[in-house]
Amino acid sequence: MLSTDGATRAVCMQKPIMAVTGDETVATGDMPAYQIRAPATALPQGVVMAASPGSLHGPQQLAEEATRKRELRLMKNREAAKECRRRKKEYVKCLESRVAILEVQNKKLIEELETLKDIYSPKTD
DNA sequence: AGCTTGCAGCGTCAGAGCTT
DNA sequence: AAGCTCTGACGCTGCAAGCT
Repeated sequence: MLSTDGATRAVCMQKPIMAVTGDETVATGDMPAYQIRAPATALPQGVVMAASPGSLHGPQQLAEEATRKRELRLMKNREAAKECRRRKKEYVKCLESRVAILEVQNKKLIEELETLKDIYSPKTD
């Protein structure tokens, strides 16, 4: 008899999706299924925190500060995009293997149905 | 060899949603 | 409200395969 294969229970990060932010865990209903927020990442190496606003003086420093902020944002976004793509690939792989498993299961069920039909259908001779 | 096409990966921007 | 994170969309680049 067919049993529910353990592997078919594998889900690709389906709901409830939990977003982990720092040490808190929050339910998020409308997040893409593959998205599990990682804990806040440390600053990439080589990134120096900007000076506090109080230490800024002329327009030169303000411009430098703006540039620094932009570069930091771009760098963080670059990393975030990489991580996002990695997760998405993982999610798609997971879905693909689930499809493969379900196709096999479906085929077995169809075969079983045919067998049962043969057994229980009234004979006409 | 040179050209074309399809694919994968990357960086950036914009916008939505979440956090502080 | 401001700042942050995540992700879809877009354009660019490099590579491999197929074609002429």
